[in-house]
Amino acid sequence: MKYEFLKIEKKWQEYWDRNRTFKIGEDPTKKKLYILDMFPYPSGSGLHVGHPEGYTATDIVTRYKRMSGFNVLHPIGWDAFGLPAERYAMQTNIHPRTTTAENIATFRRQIKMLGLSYDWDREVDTTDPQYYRWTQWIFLQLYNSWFDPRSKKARPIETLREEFRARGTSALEVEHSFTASEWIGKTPLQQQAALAEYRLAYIAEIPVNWCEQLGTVLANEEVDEWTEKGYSVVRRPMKQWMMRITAYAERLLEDADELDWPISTLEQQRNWIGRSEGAHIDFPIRDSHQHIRVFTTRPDTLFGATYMVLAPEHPLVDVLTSVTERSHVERYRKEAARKSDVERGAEQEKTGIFTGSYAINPATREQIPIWIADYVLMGYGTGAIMAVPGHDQRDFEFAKKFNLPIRRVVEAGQDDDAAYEGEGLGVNSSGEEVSLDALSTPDAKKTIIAWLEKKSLGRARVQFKLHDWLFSRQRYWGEPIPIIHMEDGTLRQVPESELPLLLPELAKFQPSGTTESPLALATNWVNYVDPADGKKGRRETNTMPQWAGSCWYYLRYIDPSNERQFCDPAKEKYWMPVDLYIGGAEHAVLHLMYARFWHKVLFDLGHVSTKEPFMKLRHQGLILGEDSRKMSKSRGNVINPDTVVGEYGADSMRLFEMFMGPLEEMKPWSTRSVEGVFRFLNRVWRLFVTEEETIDASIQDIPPTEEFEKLYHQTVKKVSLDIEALRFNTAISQLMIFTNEAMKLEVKPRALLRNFVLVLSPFAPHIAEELWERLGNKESLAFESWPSYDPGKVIEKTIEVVFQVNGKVRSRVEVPLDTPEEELERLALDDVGVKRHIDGKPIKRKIVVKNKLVNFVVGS
RNA sequence: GCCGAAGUGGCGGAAUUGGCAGACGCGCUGGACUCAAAAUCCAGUCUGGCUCACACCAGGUGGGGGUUCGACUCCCCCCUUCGGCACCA
Repeated sequence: MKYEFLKIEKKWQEYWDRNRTFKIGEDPTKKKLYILDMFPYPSGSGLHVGHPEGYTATDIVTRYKRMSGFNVLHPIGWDAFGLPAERYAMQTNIHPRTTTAENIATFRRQIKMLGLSYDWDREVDTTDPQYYRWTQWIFLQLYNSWFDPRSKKARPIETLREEFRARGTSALEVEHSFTASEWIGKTPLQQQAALAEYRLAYIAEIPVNWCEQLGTVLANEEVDEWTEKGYSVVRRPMKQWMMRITAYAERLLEDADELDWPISTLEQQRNWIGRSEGAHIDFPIRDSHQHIRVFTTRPDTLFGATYMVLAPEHPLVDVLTSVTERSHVERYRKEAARKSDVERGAEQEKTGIFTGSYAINPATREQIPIWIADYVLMGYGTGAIMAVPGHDQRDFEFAKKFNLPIRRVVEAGQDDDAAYEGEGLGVNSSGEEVSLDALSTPDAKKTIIAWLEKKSLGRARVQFKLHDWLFSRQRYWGEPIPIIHMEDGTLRQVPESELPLLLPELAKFQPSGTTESPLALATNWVNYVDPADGKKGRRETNTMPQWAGSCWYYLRYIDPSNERQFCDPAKEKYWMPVDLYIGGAEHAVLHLMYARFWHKVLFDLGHVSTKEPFMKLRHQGLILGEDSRKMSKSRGNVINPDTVVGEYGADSMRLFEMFMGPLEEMKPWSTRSVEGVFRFLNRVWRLFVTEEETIDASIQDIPPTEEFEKLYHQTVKKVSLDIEALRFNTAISQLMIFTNEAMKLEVKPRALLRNFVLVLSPFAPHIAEELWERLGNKESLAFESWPSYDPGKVIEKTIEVVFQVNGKVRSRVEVPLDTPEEELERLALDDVGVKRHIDGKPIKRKIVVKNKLVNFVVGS
């Protein structure tokens, strides 16, 4: 009988479904493992070959660990909100819900076709109101929390309100301080504005990335993706919901050290957070009581600050611009505003313009001119810098172009054409009150900061590149934000008991025509009247970004149908954290940082028990087309999983994707190689099953030969260790070696071949189940125990030792394991090949390594 | 420009507390089976030299240098590819 993969695979997929084979629950007697895939966005084009790579990897580990006695949580779901369904709706007026359901059905069919052992009773869908009800609930948790810098934790906003009532801002270091009585004197709107400065979710009017074609704003993290696709993004000030992720910058950075994640991913997160240590320094403005605050990482170069530069958007520019310069400055600001950040960055030449005003360098007491230039960004630090052209290349270029003075204040080699940005001893840095001369850079930093702090002119400061997360989108197909804007300007939240706040039905899907989302068109939904007091309001029309649903889905899997809580605490405690998480590297700073942030907030508020969600993370490498180029429709090199499974079967597909090479590496598809693993499975089939559909008569209850038994134990060992280390390619290679040897045997020991089926099963579960059944077993092998290996039987009895002369292999001999060194040496000296190369020359040195080699170093 | 990862046969890749380079698979070559083909099985396959052949010799893991009895593995410099960041003060 031929290996009829289609029949076999269908049979076992139905069996697993019917028997709910992979359904699991909490079991305190077993050790738990949580093995997670990044859930897919169910696009209209269906699964591509990249999906099964990660999914198969986790499935192999899951099946292996399950058989090794672990209680393994391995779920799947759908990240189903997103723009494509909404755009399709605008063209066809077909509700995104319908499109999404169809796409999910396709994905589900395709994933089931691969024989992945998910617990399908835990499937989640971010667009399901019973799911997004809790996304909205978590949003309200964030809205109703603030970050207490003293404990570095999120706390309920009520605690802040109490603190303000009791002692104002006296115990907090804040910009807008007030006393308790001032707080009490504030109007509700003023109080609301004050609290907004602390909430973890808040509304702010800031310059955002607006994309006209998409009709929505984008997060900083998303801009690149869309501009690459040819969309244009402009900065414009808009009122938007923000998430105060910056409050967690330090913890996101620190806790990353404990994660078993790819170095490059951790590095990307570190870069994105962008921590730098330095100081704030206030420069008094001449003829004014105001000052300009700058951030610098090199306060030690303060004596070299010969001018200042403000970002064109800096709020002080208006005040500083002198009458004579006003027209120039205005023109420059307009030009800068027109350019995008990318355009600004692309410019070779520095541009800028003098404001007509001067500041005082607090160290030298000199007057220094204040300029504006677009190489200073409003979005980082204070939007103003002290320019030290002697020790900053950008300032140097600017100073050269505009003939501004350059003063060297750090000792360096002679190079007049560039700034010296390294460290060194201070020079030209003596003032009346403080001197940095002859101090090393770190000492100079300490000294100057101490002086600045004493004089109240500045203080040490840690600055982050990370910005708060722009959280609202002008879209229909997303989670509604459960907030109501009342007519009097106050914000109300939709009570928890009224969640989920459902998306309204629309007669026609179309853009709102304004900067609002299409939700604005649902008049009945938008307009709100409080049933109790009759006050009127308007619902928030923005929706949440796609990242919202994926920020916490791993928690919902734990308790997917709980109607009272997002997740039962006892279950959460049992399953969390995620032990292994596999998904694409493209989420390194988006999903993976947002999810960590939300998780930390939930942790602070006592809703989850771990400070990090994902302990071990790996990325699957990109699968390229057969031509080693990225798969794309336009190149015509796209491989469709349906076709592959149809021609060779799911087991071959799984095996091939794992055999191609290391999981994390980028690698090209090869249909020839799929045939290779397909041949292997055919060989496995023929190893067990005859043409007449019986179990091969050569499989008998006999003891194995010593040689074959050793190979068996080696195989079990290698496959076990390789799965643990996610080295699936070498595990499969060992399975092939075992099969090739077994084929050669005239009689085959049944016990060992039986266990081989178990060892094969995580990789090729369908054929394994079929063989298992044909070997006379009644139950699925999914919960059979994983074969153990005997370390004593893995070891070779004899071993090949090489004899070298001057480091070159001249002979090899087979000797018993652990042959003593003296014996090896004697054998080597007797060896013909060795003798020939020693050729009577004196032996200067002997190196003998047991079980490895003998090396003679001889004179010439 | 800066940060990170990686360069091994015709191809995908194996082998690192420094100790036989090329496991396994693909492809290719030859053979068996067959009327023939497919499928399957067996043998060979890093390069060069020498040889009827076996054997033997030399070279070989992006390039150059170094450490070492011995380097794909460790150190320094350079080149290439991929990923990320990119006026972040």
